[in-house]
Amino acid sequence: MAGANVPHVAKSEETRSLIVTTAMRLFTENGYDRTTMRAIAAEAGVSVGNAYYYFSSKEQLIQGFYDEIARQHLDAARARIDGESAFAARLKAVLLCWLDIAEPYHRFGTQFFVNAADPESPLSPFSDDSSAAREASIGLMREVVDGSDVKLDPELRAQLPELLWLYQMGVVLYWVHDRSAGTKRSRMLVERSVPLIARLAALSRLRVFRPVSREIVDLVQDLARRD
Amino acid sequence: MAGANVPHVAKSEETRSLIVTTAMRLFTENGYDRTTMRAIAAEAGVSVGNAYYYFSSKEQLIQGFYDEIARQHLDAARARIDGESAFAARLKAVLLCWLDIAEPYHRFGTQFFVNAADPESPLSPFSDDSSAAREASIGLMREVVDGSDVKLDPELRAQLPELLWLYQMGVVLYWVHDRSAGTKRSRMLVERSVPLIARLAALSRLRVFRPVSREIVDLVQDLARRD
DNA sequence: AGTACTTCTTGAACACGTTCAAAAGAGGAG
DNA sequence: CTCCTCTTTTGAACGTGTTCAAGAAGTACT
Repeated sequence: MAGANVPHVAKSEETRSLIVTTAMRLFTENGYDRTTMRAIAAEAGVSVGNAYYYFSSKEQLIQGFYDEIARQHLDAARARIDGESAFAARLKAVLLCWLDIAEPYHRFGTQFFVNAADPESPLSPFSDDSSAAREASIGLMREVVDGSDVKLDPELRAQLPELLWLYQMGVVLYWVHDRSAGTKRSRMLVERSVPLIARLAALSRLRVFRPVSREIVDLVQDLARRD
Repeated sequence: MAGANVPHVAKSEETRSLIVTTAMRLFTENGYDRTTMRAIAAEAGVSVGNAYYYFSSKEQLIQGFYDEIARQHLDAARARIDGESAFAARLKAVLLCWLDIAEPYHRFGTQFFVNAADPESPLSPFSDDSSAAREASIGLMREVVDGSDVKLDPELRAQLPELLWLYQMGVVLYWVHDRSAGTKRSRMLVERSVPLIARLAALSRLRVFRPVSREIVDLVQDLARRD
């Protein structure tokens, strides 16, 4: 049995967490590229080989960032949409909330998100490794839809959360390229595109637009198939 | 004055072109990551330092690929849309044409296009360095619109080529992630999304949609501003 | 021809991400 | 304690993209 004063976390977990914490600190201080594995190891007081025992690559250390941002966003966004019933307002709140939380990381964050563009990378939002985080984000969008009083074509309603997640990825893509002060351009994108999205979504109920709406839903569904 | 038998191309240009040709050959043979600068230099019969005299980085050697694909696409696409007057058909032809031409490079091409996702990279389609190629592509889209008999809101017509280019970038993004045999999924995306785009564009003439259409055009215009 | 100046070329050296054989530690069985 | 096994840790070594001081080759002018 475990000794009296020994904490539950194994020594192994301590080392692992020490490394990832140190890495995240150095990343925010100096940027991803300018932070070397040797520096991380030295600062954490371990050998470089030891870092590789826990993390298969430098890139994998970034995952900590993603998880942290995603966690914060989920919590903060839920708090912000609580009590709001308008679809557009809910969607806007969720997206602006993401911009707020990601703001401190924008300077260096772009370097991370570049890796995410690689389809082979486990960090890609479309990869199997990211499926948990992806599902969580889509789930949040489902809350945005279901918690609102918006009237929708039922077929679109089922697919809309995934579509909104894709839309969010588009916003992130723009944000990565955004060089405006305080990323205010990304904010403008959200402020002005959300009403458009909401208006288009509402149109789905009109009989004239059913075919178009259905075709879009079907297309995205077919495109998303993994085989 | 120049010597009698001396060709017009300076020795310098010969070396430069020798290096880029060798690089492109090795890239297609073995892939980008597995081709080292040392191998390129050795195969071209120059020193590794010499390669860096002409190209500031390994990444910059990729530019040759882009230029080559863009050039081929421009020629082939113009030939394909000649005589066709339907907007949707013209747009579809241009995009499918790109997929055809890019097909041989898909296997390794993804590695290139990942670098393009970096906003800092001169290879980014949005960068100043790429503005010439970008303008050419947008110009092609302008031919697609102007050479067709589509009826459009004049304000949309002015902006449509740029919007279509963005749409094309989206197709490329999907293509990069496309793992289906013969990238037939990307073809499906084009086949089915082009009619939707055409239908939406045509709607811009209806009075009811003017506000929405105008708002979209204005938004994209504002988002594209560089400052 | 000689001299000054620019362009081109070289290869050793550097810093980095990553690997790996080997050592050290931890924990139990006899 | 001794032996064995599994986990953890080490740091030298490898291959890579990139740099740079030095020299070679070319050019222009006197």
